[in-house]
Amino acid sequence: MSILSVAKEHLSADDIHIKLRKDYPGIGLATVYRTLELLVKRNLVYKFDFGDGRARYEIISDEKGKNHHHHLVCKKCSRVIDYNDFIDKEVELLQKTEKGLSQKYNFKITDHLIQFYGLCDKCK
Amino acid sequence: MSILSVAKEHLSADDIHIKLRKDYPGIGLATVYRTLELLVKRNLVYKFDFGDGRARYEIISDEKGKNHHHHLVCKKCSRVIDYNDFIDKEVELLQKTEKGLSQKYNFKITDHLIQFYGLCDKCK
DNA sequence: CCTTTGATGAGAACGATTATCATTTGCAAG
DNA sequence: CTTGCAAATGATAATCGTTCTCATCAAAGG
Ligand SMILES: [Mn+2]
Ligand SMILES: [Mn+2]
Ligand SMILES: [Zn+2]
Ligand SMILES: [Zn+2]
Repeated sequence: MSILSVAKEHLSADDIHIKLRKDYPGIGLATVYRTLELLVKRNLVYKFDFGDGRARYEIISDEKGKNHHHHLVCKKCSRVIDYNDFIDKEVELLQKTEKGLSQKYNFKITDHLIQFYGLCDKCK
Repeated sequence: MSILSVAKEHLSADDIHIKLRKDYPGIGLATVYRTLELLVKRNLVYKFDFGDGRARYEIISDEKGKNHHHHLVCKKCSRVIDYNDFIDKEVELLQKTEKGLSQKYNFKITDHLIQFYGLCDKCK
């Protein structure tokens, strides 16, 4: 099922529905939403909001974070670029920050969202 | 106009509409949306998505970033906590990261979004 | 006054997501 | 091989935040 999510990244529920129908012609959109909700709850899929009014889904392909990455979002053309180049330094700071915040606010941090906004090479 | 946005943070368009009607009884929801859109474009107001299906707005009270902060979002009760304790170190890394990303991807970064998700003290 | 132009409010339209409900499917007991 | 029952599914309606449309209003200037 979720195998088909591997195709391309940042797909909307409708994108996924259309792709799925090629292999499972009778599948309904409601089932797609229900399945995605489950996958998100089980931490198998990320659900993102890039500001265009529809949720985007991205598979989590490993359990150890190798696949983990952040996003550059173009404000003009809405293009989304994945990056994980600076994760090394980021991770270090993130861990410190998460630890500090957890203590100060007595908050159990399980996840984070980091996105940079601006203009991509084609738009600036 | 935007003076009234100072009231409390993380208000939805509807929240703002209700508050505004106390002083301007005839104001319409469309005008609220239109005004917010303008304020966001002019970088006077931030527009956030905390995952509850409605946009939240927050005034930017200064121009030099003193007011800038990030968010902790409780996945259970949807409470949002502002923090700026670790902003100093974050900003340092952010600048490095932004510089590196700008060069590598030829991407002009203008803004960023950082949110930590988890469970607040009351929910964990 | 009169005309023009931009702002406004009421309500319709829109679109993504969610809820409902009848039907189908899977599966195990009889 | 039936029967029964619970879970899954698909069609469709409902929901709800946001945007669009358009008639009306207000201000400005002549
Ligand atoms: Mn991605
Ligand atoms: Mn805030
Ligand atoms: Zn672009
Ligand atoms: Zn909470």
